Amino acid sequence: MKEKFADIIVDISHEKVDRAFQYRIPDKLAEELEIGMCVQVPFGKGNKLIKGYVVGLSEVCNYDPQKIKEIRALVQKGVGVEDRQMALAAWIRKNYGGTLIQALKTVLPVKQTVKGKEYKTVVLKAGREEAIALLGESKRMKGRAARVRLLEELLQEEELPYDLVTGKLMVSPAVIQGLARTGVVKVESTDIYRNPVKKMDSKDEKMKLSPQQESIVTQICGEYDAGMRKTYLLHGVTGSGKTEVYIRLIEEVVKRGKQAIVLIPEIALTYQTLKRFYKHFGERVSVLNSTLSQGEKYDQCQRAKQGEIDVIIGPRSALFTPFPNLGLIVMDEEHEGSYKSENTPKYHAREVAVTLAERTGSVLVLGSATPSLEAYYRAQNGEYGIFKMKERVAGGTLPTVYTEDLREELKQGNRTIFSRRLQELLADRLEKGQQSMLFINRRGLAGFVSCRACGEVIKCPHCDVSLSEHRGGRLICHYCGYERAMVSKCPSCGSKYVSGFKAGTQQIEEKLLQMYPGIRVLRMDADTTKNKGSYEKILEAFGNGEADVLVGTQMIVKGHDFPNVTLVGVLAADMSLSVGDYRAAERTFQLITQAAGRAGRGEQPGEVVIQTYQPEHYAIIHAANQDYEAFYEEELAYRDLMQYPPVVHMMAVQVYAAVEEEGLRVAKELAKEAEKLGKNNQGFPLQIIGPAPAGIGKINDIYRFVFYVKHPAYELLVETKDCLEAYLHARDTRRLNIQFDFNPINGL
DNA sequence: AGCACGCCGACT
DNA sequence: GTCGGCGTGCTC
Repeated sequence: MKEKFADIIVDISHEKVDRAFQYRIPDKLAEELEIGMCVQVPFGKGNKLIKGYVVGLSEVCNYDPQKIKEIRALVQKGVGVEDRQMALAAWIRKNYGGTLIQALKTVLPVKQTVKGKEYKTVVLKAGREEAIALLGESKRMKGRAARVRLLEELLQEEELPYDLVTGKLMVSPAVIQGLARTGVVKVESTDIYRNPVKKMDSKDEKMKLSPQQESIVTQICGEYDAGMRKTYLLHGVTGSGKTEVYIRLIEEVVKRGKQAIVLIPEIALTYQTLKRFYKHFGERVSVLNSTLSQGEKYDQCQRAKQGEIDVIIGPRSALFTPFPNLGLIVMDEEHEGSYKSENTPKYHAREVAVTLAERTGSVLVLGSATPSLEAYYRAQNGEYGIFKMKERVAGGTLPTVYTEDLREELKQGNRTIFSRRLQELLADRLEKGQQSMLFINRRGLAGFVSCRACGEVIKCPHCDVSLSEHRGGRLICHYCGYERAMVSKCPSCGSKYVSGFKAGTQQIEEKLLQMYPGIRVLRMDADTTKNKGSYEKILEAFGNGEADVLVGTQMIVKGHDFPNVTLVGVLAADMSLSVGDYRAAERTFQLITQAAGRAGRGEQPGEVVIQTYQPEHYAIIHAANQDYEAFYEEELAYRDLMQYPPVVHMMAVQVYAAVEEEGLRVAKELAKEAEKLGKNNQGFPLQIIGPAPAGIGKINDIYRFVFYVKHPAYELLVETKDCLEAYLHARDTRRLNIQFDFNPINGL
């Protein structure tokens, strides 16, 4: 028999070992070893055993036959990579950088196989007459009471759960085994899958779609049946019924023997989404996310593979659910930043979904009330199909919006955080017994501590960020976890007047209680939603009318319908405008629009108060008018002028180094290299910005530098990335770390 | 990444 | 004289 060799990618995330290593396949594995399998191999000087994945098989040895090592064993618990997953991982690696092993790991929804639970039953195998005879015989004999109990029960019901027999019937396993030996009964076992979805009502209520919804479903299905595979953007105002469209589309896809993936931006939205889908798909819908145990995750993948489920709901990672026949991918709230992975490979779920849909012959449906500039731009260019849903299904009117200039308030002597109009309307709602929501835009503002005398801000000694004040007077660094006691004197000038700059939800709550005695306030922020289920609890309490006002950060603006909410206050609407990256206006527009969409979802019309220092800013004006198109036009003009995505593609090259000078030197070198590459490209040169210290110049004593490369052609950026990687490969990068981020969601 | 090999400083 | 610092090279 000819010797065989395997190419293995080892489980070490480092550029220097990011390639295949060839190993000899031992005879005992020759038959079963396949591409994608997880194996254990000796690696390095110490022959340390590590995991690896088989990425290729061959009969020739390309390495010194003296030095080649043998695969030690199959990793029984390891999950194999299927061909299509391997191909997708390669695509991700190519388009986003990082190592192949990192890409493989992101594509694998579970890392471990976990033995399934068994469901055992005791089955009567003998004929009834025989059993009755045996029962009679047992009755006459002493010490056969257990047999009698079991046989009597089995004559009633031929199959009994094993637990019931050993438990309630008190029949010992020895007795069962005795009967099994003579062939009277048999113990049968089937694997059952763990199901994280608790049983709930699944009254298959027939949905009645509006004509608008109906026509969207009809058109997409028509195009699908005609063999067209496209990406569609559903641009629908809050309450226009996008979810019903998703559900109907999935029903159609399932009818055609296919499965569907539903992506949601946050795990916190899982339950409410699941509830709606469960009504239509019952047990055939499941969830997949990081809150599940290893076993639960593994079983959902098995169920998906086995065709036990048709629909999976989850965050971006749910994209990698191994459905055998994927037909549809739905991406709800497509504009959300959480669809971009913050770890290498820094992929964007939207782009991976486009690729995955292409590869599987699926349709991709993006939905949003405030589409990302990217998606809308592609729709405008005809790359995506687009549907606009401008009316609320329930027919409710859009809310009246007031923009309040906080500078004016101060001039008029109002020093509170609530504008006079908001105060007035809050009082009015309290009187009427209607509910209000106050939303504080905290993006870009941490609860930092500064000196009132000299302006010194208390910073983390290891990171280039201000420390945040927490309960109990502790100051904590949100990047490295550094903690210290609250300072009593300014470390710079010695002044006693150091204090926190507060404008958090807690302060708003306090102010409300002060100004409206007896008011019932619920607060929702990172602090109050730490515990599992607390998010739902707060929303439920508010939904039940247990509070007059719900105060919260971004998390209160998503999803939930509260029919009794008729007032929404956006307290610091422009806070996110000052963040200073090119997406600031887009984010601000999205946040305000979403917050405003919470008002007047029931019978009563709603009102929205937007408090801002920049009432003249286009993001604020268009959000107040609920005019997406106008915002899009203006924002796109800005992106076009400044050459930002989606008009061009942008790649951030991040250089991390322990020695500041070295980091800067390498960043400069790389930028120069990229510039050279750009010149060779005669058509449209690459545009390079930087390098400069990153937004946060130091984290954990590691200095960070960044430069940006822009070009309309994505492939050119990928090429540049490859060249820079090759450039570095030839050098000593030990004390350095380089990362690439394509179309970063916060940058510049 | 993780480990061994190798060449220069202050220590029993 | 040696112990051990971490710079350098390599991993099938």
